[in-house]
Amino acid sequence: MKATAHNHDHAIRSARRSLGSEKTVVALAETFKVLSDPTRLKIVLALTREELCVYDIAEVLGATESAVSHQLRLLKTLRLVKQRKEGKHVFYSLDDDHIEDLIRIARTHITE
Amino acid sequence: MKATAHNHDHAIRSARRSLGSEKTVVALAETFKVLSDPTRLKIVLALTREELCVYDIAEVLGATESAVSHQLRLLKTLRLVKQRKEGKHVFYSLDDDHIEDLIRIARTHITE
DNA sequence: CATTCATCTGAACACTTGTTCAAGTATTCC
DNA sequence: GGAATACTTGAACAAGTGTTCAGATGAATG
Repeated sequence: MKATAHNHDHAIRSARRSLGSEKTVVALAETFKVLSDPTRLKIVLALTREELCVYDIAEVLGATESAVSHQLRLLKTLRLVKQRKEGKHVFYSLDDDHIEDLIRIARTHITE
Repeated sequence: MKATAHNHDHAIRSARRSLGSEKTVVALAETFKVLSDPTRLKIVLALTREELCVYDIAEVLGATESAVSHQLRLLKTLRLVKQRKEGKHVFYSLDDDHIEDLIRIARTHITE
C-alpha cells in the first residue's frame, strides 16, 4: 500500500496541456532572452522617455557604438525597437508598449 | 549651421534618469534570463495548473530528471518555484503570481 | 540492513553569446 | 571630390550556459 496516492498520469496529462506549442514556447523564451542581457535591457530602459541616436545610447551606457549597434539590430529583429533616419543620425525608439509592462511586472517580482 | 538641432546633452541626461541603479538593472535582467531558456520556461508553464514532482516534469518535457533538477535549483534560487517534500517525492509549485502575468504579457507581444 | 526509488550534485563537454577590433557604408559639409 | 561624421558589419575571441554522465544522498520497503 502506498502512503501517498499520487497519480502521475493525471498530473502529466494536465501539465502537458499547459505547455502549448513548441513554437510558442520558443518565441516566448526569445522575448525574455532579448531582455536578459544588461546592455540590451539598459538600451530599452534608456528609450522609455524619448528616442535616442546610437551615439547617445552608447554614451549613456558607457559602451562602444559598435556594441550598441549590434544589440540594436537584435532588438529591431525582435520588434522591440524601431528606427528613424534623419541625415547622418539614426534615431531609435520603442516599438511595443507591452515591453514597458513586462519590465514593470518584473520589477515588482524582484522587490517581492 | 546644423540641419538638425539635436541636443545630445539633454537627451543623454534624460535617458540616464530612466536607467535606475546598476543593481536593479542586473536583477531585472536575471529575472528575464531565468525565463529565457525553453526548458525552464516549460517547467514554469507546466506548473501553472498544479504542483508536480521531478519525475512528472521530466516526463512532460521529455528531458532527463537530472537536467530538470539542475534547472529547478536555479528556479528555486530566483524564487520562481518552491518545493514541498513528501516521502520520497519532492513537489514543486510556482512561488510568485507575477510570473504568470509576465508570461501573459510576453504572449501578447509575440502575437502582436 | 540491504535494496529500491526519487532526487540531487559535480565535472566535463559542446554550444552559444557579447564584446572588440578593423574595415565598411552612407550622409553631410567645405 | 575629399574629409569628417554616424553608424553598420563580419570575424575572432573569451566567457558563459545547458546537458549528459556517473556517482552520491536520503527516504521507504521488504
